[in-house]
Amino acid sequence: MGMSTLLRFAPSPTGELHLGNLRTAFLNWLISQKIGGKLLVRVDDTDTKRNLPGAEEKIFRDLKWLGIHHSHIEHQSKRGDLYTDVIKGLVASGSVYPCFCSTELLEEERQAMLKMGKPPRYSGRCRNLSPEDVQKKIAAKEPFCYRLKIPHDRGTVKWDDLIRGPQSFEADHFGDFVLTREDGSATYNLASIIDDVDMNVTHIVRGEDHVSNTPRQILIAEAVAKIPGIKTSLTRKIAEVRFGHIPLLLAADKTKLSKRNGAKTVEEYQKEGVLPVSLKNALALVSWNPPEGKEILTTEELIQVFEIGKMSTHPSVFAESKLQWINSEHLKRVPQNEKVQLAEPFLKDLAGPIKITEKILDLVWPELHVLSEIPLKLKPLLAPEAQTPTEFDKKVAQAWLDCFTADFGIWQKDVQNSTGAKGKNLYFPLRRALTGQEHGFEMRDLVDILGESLIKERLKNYVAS
RNA sequence: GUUCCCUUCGUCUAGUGGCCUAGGACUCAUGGUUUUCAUCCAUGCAACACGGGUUCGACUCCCGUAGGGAACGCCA
Repeated sequence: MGMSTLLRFAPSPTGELHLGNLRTAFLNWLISQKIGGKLLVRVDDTDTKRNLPGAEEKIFRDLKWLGIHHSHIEHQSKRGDLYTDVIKGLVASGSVYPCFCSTELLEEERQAMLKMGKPPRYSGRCRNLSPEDVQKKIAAKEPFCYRLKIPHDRGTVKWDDLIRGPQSFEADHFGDFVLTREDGSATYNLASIIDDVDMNVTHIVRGEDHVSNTPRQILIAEAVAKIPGIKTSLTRKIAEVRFGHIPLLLAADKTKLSKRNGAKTVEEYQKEGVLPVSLKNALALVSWNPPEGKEILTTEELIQVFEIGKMSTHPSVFAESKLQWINSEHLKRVPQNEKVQLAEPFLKDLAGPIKITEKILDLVWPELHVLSEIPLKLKPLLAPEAQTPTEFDKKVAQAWLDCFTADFGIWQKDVQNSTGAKGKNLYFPLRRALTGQEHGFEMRDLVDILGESLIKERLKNYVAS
């Protein structure tokens, strides 16, 4: 019986989740849902110096808000023993060798090769050290790391990428790369692939910056699988693992999305009033487009129609304006009975003589792009800005006061008759009197919302100003 | 520098040799609806990076050029 499908998202707790990482997480989740698999979140926290306190909690909070659920969590920091075992095995089976080259020497070598127009890869200097020399250096307590001994006859490393199709790299294009740090701990490539294999991950979907890590990791996995007596989970065939590399997400200036070029955090989107469903929808629409041009999709629909194989392979720009539109469309589809609850967090700072009812929300709802626009649109209703009306404006306001009635058909005609104002000349002064703005709510609705006493009060203030 | 990858309207994309005088969506502009604004509706602007091949025919295949990206870390 085949293994069950497992995808993974492997964030480092070094900062907040940005859109790029988020998309990787979401796509992994989406695919796991689509093919009936599970999603593992593996926290890559081996570099303790770079770990940020609280970052992990924040990541999980963001994932939860978006509805990206995981089946379990692992921490690389708790798996050091396994890595150590594997390293011992690799040493014993002769797949790695100690390298005593200093950072300075390595850097010198790199520069020299660069100057010669060659790729700056490790020369393999320590690969051919005699056992005696190695013993001597170790006895002298010279610091060293372990490098993978890439088989010279390995040839081409290949895999069929979920997104980019067949990929191939010549094994000897890589220098023997480092697997352990001076302190003996595992580097990223080693820890990452050991975990993926050991945890039975079946689909490794990650950013395209990992493309050239993939052949390295395949090489590592092959060496690990050959260790005599290694635990069986690590002998799993790397060829059965599927890799997929997601194209980069760019900011409007076509550079990699980062704080510098205005990348927003998940929390910022939440505060702005972007719905999770919209963010997911927008994220899916980058590098991929839905069949039949139907772009507004619920998460359920996304699961149905999304195909990772149909993603484009070039980096693409994430457009805020499209997200805004997508969100406005999802907002329009929000069921009536959920509106109040959704709006609630955005009504906090809104104090005034009127209670914000569902009916008032309905008035502004169709024109919203994000929920944070609600207070902006409602503010004039609660606390209109002071006005400097012209004499004519005052005359119009006074006319309504004189013959006050809330009946639109009647007052509108009366005011018009006594002042001669109609159209904009009639409505603009009055709307300014009631809301401080020329545009916005229809007078009919305003009268309804504000009520007689508030209208009279504002008209009087207006005339007196 | 080397290796690998990428290149269709401003943006996201459709397009797998004739259906393409290149389609859709967002943005923008104009008009209509609305007492205003917004919504909504309609219309419009706008692209195959460049140069060579191959072919009866190329956005689509091949080669080159240019531009962009990633990798080449005892970071992940």
